[in-house]
Amino acid sequence: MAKAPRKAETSIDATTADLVAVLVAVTEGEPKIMTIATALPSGPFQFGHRSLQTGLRAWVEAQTGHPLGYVEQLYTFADHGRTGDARAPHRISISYLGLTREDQVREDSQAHWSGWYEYFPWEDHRAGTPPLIAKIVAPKLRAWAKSAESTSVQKARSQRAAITFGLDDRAWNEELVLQRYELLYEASLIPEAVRDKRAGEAAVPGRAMISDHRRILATGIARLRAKIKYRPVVFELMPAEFTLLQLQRSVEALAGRTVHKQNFRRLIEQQELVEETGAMAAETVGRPAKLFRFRHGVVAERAVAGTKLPLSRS
Amino acid sequence: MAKAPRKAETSIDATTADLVAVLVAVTEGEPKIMTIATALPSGPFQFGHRSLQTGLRAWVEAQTGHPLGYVEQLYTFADHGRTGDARAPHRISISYLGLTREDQVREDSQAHWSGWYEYFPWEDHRAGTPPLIAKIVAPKLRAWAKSAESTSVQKARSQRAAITFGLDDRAWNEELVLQRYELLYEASLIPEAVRDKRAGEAAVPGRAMISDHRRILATGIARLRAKIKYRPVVFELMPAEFTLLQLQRSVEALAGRTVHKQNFRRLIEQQELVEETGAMAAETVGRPAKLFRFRHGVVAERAVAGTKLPLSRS
DNA sequence: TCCATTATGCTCAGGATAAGTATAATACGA
DNA sequence: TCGTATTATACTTATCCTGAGCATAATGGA
Repeated sequence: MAKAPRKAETSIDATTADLVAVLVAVTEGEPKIMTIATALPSGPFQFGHRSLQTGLRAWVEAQTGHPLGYVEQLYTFADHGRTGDARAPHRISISYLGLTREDQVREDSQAHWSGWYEYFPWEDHRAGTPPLIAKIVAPKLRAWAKSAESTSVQKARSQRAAITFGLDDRAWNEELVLQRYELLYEASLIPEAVRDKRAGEAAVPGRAMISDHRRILATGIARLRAKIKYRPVVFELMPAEFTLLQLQRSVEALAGRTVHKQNFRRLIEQQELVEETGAMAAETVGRPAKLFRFRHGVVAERAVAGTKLPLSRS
Repeated sequence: MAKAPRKAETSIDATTADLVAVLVAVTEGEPKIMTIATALPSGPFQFGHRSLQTGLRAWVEAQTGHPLGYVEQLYTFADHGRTGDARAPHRISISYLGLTREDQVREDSQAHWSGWYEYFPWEDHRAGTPPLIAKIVAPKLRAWAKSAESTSVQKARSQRAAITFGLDDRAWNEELVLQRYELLYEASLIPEAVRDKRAGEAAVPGRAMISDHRRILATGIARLRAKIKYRPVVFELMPAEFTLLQLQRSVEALAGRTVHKQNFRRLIEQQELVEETGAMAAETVGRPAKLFRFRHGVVAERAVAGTKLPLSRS
């Protein structure tokens, strides 16, 4: 490695690295995340940990009693501006996305599953655009845009608001979860922004979290919403056997919007990701559905080929 | 944050975090990366740095004299197994992808641009599949697959080799850069694997790098190859004015494969990402081409909508 | 003048996609 | 027992996207 001028006089450049998990499950058509009070499962990366992932697994299992299955890295954040002191050692958060099922949870821990739309009420468009966007978010963002001094900044702000929240007849893009959160933060419309010593009134509903955990959660949701469209990751969240409608409901729960039923089936079937078990679903209203299971053998191929998701236009 | 059992007795869980940059440019149809001897530009994250990105920018500018433009985070690695001692403090590498142009480089630094295919000769398929895949890579991987004890592992290995390298009449997937590197590492066919105390002979050509920098480079190439298909990032690598063929050659250089010319133009034009400057290219063979410039105004919209790339089947 | 070379316009077939129509199978209440 | 609500599943249709190829235009040089 090449030498370079040192930026600080300090000789030890030690930082503390936290491992943070966004642990997701879908139960009865509702997406859930694992929380401990107002925090995500997390803990420091320690000497004893052989790797980042094993460290994360150790912490999550200790705190929630839940063994981690599928895991992928999300993003690494440094806390900027939280502590005003530039001399204080840095704290880094390395975040991960984990996918499981809600069962097999140890009940004696402080860990709980909670619906992720409690933290992001504006993200659930399954029953149409939620009213709070037109009633609260849009007007507040318009006011924020107007409050800029120069006309060009005003324009840029309102364009940004319109794009991220699908205002002015623009299409809603469900993947922009993080952009929407950051916009609300910058506009000081959520508790985290007020807490971090910005002016404002936290006008937009939705549960806040400790430090930057809600930002990390937004990152995880955005990643998952993007990924279900080209990788068969939904199956990590499904039980061993399921009907096609249950699969569809899970996808819709994650994407926060509805899907064309017939086309969804066609897509799933032509991908050859599932096979019939031969059994039928019991205890249903209406005509009983065939049960399917995931074809694990195809994953190796499909992990490469890609999977898509047909979102409705309306 | 919830309490949890400590995994180690040590009370200080300090780690050292390195910032590593994969800095990319494309000059005359060749993709280049910034190197300092056999390393990527890098340096420790220090107290004085306000954020990870500013720290990275400081290091890269100090080491290369090159100001960083577009930057995005890639991945965070921890060195596992390099030092066998589990007690030694961890070293974390937070890697970034940066895009620029080769000009405006300070020439007195030790930093140099080098072609990225020198590090990954098997990744350049612009003139068809490179011969070294059939001559060296494929046979060595087959031998590695056969060397497994159980039949099931043998099958899994050869299937993995076939998928990642497009063997047995499978299609080449240019995005699997990291998977290919990791496969060669596991099969002990490259110098890094031999160095890290595995058996083997490093039979596959290609320049190695310090520590895990070549793995980081593979991560960066893979990310860039995926991203040019749905975000207009190519323009960060182009001069202010360019012909459509120059743009195409840059895309091909990055993707490592050719593109259908007419369809490429159709796609670019219908996306409305560029506009004519009115001038024509000078000093050409054949019919002179129109010069185009990137429409910066569209980025805000397009950053959302997505861009695609028409790869040829052949 | 002919040819090599690059630019650019246009067509066409096949496949994917969104959306709608129609029919089948079940439970339940009047 | 007969509708009716509800869900499952099979087809149809129109449109758009994509890969691929053909044709023509403009330039310089032999």
